[in-house]
Amino acid sequence: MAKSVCHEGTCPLVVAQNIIAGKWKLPILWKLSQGTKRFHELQKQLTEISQGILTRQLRELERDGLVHREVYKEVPPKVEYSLTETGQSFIPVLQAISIWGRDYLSRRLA
Amino acid sequence: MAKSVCHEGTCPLVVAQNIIAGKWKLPILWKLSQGTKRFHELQKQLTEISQGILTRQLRELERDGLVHREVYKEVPPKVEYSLTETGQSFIPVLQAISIWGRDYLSRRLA
DNA sequence: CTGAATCCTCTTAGATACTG
DNA sequence: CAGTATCTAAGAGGATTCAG
Repeated sequence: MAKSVCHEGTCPLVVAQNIIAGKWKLPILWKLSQGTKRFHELQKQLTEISQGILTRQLRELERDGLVHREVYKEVPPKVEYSLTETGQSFIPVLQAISIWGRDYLSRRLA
Repeated sequence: MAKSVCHEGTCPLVVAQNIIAGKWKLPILWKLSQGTKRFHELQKQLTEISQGILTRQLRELERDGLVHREVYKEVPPKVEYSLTETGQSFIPVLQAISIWGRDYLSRRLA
């Protein structure tokens, strides 16, 4: 691992980055790590995200296997989003990033 | 931390993401975690990056305090890049991302 | 309620040519 | 060697409108 070359398409670093690249991917995963949520619930909590973008980023996370989308055939529609097992496995990384960000902020202010 | 709201400008998750958002940021930090490198050395190892982009992303990492730029006033010019203390503190996160990416790949292939 | 379809804007990457 | 300057193309975010 120490000598992995990052210009390959299979570089783990690049693979991971492509998945979390979207502006709202990390916050979405963070919210879902707190439990299953409906579409509108997510949108409320990510106050500044627009509907279209939320839809797209959720679809991408679903395609990448981190998020599960459960559709209830009702009227009005009800859709619930949750983390898959793969999505759950990302939580420690999420925490590592968050902790580093917090340290970074306090460092910058010092 | 558990109830942090990610729409704030001071959300650690968002702060961290803004820093590592560039396409080549992670690979650059990875290479520099292996030791001090000169500009051309980095460019060789990140085989597909163009000169202009490498310059810009290095400048951004420098501005964000992760990378140190040491200029030797010689002819021809010699410039060395290395991680600052803040940059070093990011290495564990880099490893966490890399390990997750590796697991993700093997999971997808299984 | 959830989300598809458009359209618009802004940022980024990438390529190329030039410079101290 | 290590940039700077400029241009182009692609993509992502965002706002709005329409639909099941």
